[in-house]
Amino acid sequence: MPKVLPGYQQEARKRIIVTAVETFSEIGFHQTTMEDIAKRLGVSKAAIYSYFKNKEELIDAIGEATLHTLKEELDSLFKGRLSTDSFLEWAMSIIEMKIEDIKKYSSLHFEVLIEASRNVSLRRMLKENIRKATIIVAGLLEEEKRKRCIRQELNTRPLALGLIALFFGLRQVLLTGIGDEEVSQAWRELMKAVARS
Amino acid sequence: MPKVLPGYQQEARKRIIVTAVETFSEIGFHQTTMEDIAKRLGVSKAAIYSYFKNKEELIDAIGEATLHTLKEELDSLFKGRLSTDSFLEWAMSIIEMKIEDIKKYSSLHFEVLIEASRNVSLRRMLKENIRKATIIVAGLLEEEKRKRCIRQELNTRPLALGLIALFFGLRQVLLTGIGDEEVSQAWRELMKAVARS
Amino acid sequence: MPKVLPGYQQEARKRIIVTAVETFSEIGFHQTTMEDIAKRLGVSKAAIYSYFKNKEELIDAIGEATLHTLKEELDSLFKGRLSTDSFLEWAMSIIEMKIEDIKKYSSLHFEVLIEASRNVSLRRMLKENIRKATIIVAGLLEEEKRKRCIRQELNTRPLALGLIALFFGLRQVLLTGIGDEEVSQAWRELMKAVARS
Amino acid sequence: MPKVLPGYQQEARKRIIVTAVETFSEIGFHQTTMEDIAKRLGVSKAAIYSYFKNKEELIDAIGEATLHTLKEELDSLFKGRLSTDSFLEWAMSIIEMKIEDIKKYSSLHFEVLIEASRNVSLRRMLKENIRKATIIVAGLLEEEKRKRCIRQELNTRPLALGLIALFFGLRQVLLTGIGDEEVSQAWRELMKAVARS
DNA sequence: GATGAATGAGCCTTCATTCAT
DNA sequence: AATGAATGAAGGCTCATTCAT
Repeated sequence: MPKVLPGYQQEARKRIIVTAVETFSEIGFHQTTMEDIAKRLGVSKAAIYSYFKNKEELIDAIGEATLHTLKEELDSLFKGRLSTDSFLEWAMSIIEMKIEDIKKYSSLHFEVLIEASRNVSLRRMLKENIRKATIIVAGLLEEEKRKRCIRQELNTRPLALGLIALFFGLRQVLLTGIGDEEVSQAWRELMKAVARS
Repeated sequence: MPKVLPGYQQEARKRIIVTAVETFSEIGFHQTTMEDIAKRLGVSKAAIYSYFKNKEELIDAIGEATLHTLKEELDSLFKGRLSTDSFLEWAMSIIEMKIEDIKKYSSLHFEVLIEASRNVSLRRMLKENIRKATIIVAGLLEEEKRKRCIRQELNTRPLALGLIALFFGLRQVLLTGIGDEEVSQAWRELMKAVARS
Repeated sequence: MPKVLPGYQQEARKRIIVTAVETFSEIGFHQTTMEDIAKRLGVSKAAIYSYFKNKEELIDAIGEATLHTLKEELDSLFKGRLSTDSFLEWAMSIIEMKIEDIKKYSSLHFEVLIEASRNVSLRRMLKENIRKATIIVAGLLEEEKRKRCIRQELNTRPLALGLIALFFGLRQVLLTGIGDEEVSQAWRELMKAVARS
Repeated sequence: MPKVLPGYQQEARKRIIVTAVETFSEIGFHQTTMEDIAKRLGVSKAAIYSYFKNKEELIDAIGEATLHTLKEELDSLFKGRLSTDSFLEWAMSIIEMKIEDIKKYSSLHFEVLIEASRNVSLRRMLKENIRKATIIVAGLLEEEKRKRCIRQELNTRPLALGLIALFFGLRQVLLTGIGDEEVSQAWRELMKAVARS
């Protein structure tokens, strides 16, 4: 007796997730009340329970959604280089583009990280995402290496992981309130190190 | 007997903090009950309240303690180089030494980070710690630069912040279960990049 | 079903207030547990919290309700005189009519009084009620004065306040267990004093 | 092995009672903590327990002490008349003398009243005090009556109770913040009524 | 499908009271 | 005789969750 198409279900889930992401991001996973989310959605608490069995399932879904976003973020790391850019210009365009997004959902990123530290499936997903992203980034770096834009002696696979880690770490630095400019320069300096002089 | 014997009071506070750190680390700040801590300490809940006004104050104290530890961790980055080591050997010895410590209370660090994202005084403290550490690390790098162990074109100050961020990021990567070896290599590769070929 | 049906909400609030009045009256404001009230109502503690933000708000509501009752009590002082009654007969009919009511929730009145002594808004309300009642009673007395039923040299306004105070005081006396008869006679004697010989 | 004379014990009890009266008066019986009292006394909580078995016993003692004071207050009603004063002058001197004291411990009076409503022995004591005071006041009024200062048709015994009730009631009026002047005048008007024109 | 209402379980916090020293 | 320290027993309040309608 499904009155609505599964499409609607999915649509509703998404709307809930979007709102939940906002709320969780502002207040934190465990300080956010189901009521908080419901109010912001303009529906009753019970309504949310039609789409998510319980708060944990909602958190998991948010975790997955966040990891999905993270994955895309990482994939896009170093993507879209124009042939005219130098390696460094390219690298800088990335950080400058991302910096606002990063700040926006920064705390959520760490909430998910903590959640992952206590939730195997989330942790596995996070690990897998990093792995896949590492491979993609490594591929891009390999290309740069071939084009002699980066130092020849560097192994692209661990380097890729290193850059991803750096990206994560800058997020942490941004969270403390250290300015965008400083953060950009930190990124630049390491990119300069990576780049072929 | 101890009228104004801050010794005992301090001792008790410390014991509470140690136990709380363990518990918070395993369960998380907001999932941990005062009772959880009390039980593990073998005292009543009320006892804790004679040393800390409320849960928040306890969390803050732990936040500060953790940040203190973080500060020391960062300060020790690159310290203690033997004259015989190459820059790279030195850098690797650091990461290998730290990696176990890092994994130990890793999730607590992130809990504190999130706490800091919503607690001005904690956030300010974190920021200050990073700043100070940046200066110290920059100084060490400056020395290396003078000794021509690292690339001449690199600015040590932003580079220092970059390495600190990298350190932070590797902590995040470690949390996912990615192996020590891979993490070490990621660090190495970026150090190689920094080092003068 | 009741979306914005204040009817139900109001009804529920009232039922809670009625039960709370009983309970507070027997046990006292600060000795009564939210659970005490909930049990007597046959609902959960949490249910009460959807109608009253916290215990204080419930107490305030009861304070206001009690003051409202008090106001009516005072207003009715000396009301409804039949033309055939003498002033004294009239005065006595009042006290005899009220005496049972007075005893019923007597201790609650004093609880509210104490609450008022530490709660500005409640105190102001109490004061206002007394003022208004004084004016009404003074008006009635003025009428009696014109009809030469009470002593001509008496100023009705302060006299009204005096009689109200007397009424209050007799409530206190009744609380001690001193008999109705004695209390009635005390009232009579002062009324005799007021009445024109 | 009594190190101190019983005199000391009594002395200490008294000091505790005095401080407790102050504290209870400001904060109320059930909101006042043993710690509140101890702090104000400058001793430890445990010290109070050497003199009073528990809080209830302390409250009872305060109740008794308050009733004792009340008794004296009532006894002094109409006492000390100089032969030159008129009855009314005399009555007014009383209220003016008492008004400050009344306001000071007004809320305590009502706390004791409520306590009495739930504590047989306190209630009995209160009742007895009022009875005795009634007799004394009645005696004084009888004297006035003989001197033709008050209306001949008044029965002094119930009149005495009425005046005591009035006194109680004015205390309640004062508690609401109604001014001293108004209260004095209310008292005067009823005294005028009692006095022989 | 959605909601208003209710609830059980649990958490933080307080406080009268005890007791070893 | 006094106290610092500790605690058991609440009590207020919150919140994820359920369910009749």
